[in-house]
Amino acid sequence: MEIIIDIDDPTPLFSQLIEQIKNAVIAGKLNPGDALPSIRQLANDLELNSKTIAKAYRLLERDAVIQAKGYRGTFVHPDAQKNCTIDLNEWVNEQLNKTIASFRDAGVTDSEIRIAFSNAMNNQKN
Amino acid sequence: MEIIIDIDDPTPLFSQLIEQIKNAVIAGKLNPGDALPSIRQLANDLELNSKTIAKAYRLLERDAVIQAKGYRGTFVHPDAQKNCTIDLNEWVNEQLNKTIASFRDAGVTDSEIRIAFSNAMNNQKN
DNA sequence: CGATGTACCATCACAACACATGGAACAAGT
DNA sequence: ACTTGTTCCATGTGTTGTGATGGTACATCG
Repeated sequence: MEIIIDIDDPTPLFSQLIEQIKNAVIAGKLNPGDALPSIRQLANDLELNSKTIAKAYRLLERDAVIQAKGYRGTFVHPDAQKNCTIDLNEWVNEQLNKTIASFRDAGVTDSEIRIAFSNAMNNQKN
Repeated sequence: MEIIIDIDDPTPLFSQLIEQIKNAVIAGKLNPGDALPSIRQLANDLELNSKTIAKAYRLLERDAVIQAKGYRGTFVHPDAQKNCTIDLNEWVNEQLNKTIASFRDAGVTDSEIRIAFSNAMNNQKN
């Protein structure tokens, strides 16, 4: 399990991390139950800030690819392989594309769409 | 028909214009067929840039509140009063609220929603 | 020629946000 | 004591989009 982070890649670092871990799971290099390096450990190895690693781990756990078990460390989720192929963002993209297309058909300006979106995001806080 | 623009008001100038014209229509101070000041004329009176006025007029015409008749000038739309009460943005807000709420329920991060939204807006260009 | 709305070129300040960084602290279990 | 993940404080940089400005030009009609 080697992870390579390319600083020159415009892809956000935490995204690169997520990608590589998912790929390792799909390729069978990481199997359910396998222990992952601790956040601080990995941050040290990759010379990244621990917050960046933590962000990647948080998202991976949300997608049920890994499991954080507190003081015991972080492990590959039992259903990791299956959940790796589920792309939550892809679904979000589809939904948004449909919604935005309907707005444009109605003649709504991009500016107006953006403002309404911003309002929706802020008003739903909570 | 007097229009007052408040520079200190955080509300965008073109929005203030739209609001006041719509209100004038609703209040019956502007009736269908009435002529509106020309873009350059109004820009001069309010000491605003003509583009700012043009933007307001463009949106008002899209909502069928006014009608631009080229060299003849701009007039209040026959169905202005009815179309003033139709708030396109309200419908947009409802749609977005529902969509965003479903994303949040699925555990999607605000950041991810914003990025997906940004992508959807840019990728659908044409 | 003058006026209309409209289209294109451009610039600037301002705000919101993403990404990444750093430090400090916490509860939980070994 | 030590390490685990997590959460709070914070800063800085870069990008993106808005609002508003200015200039120039066009076709159309009087």
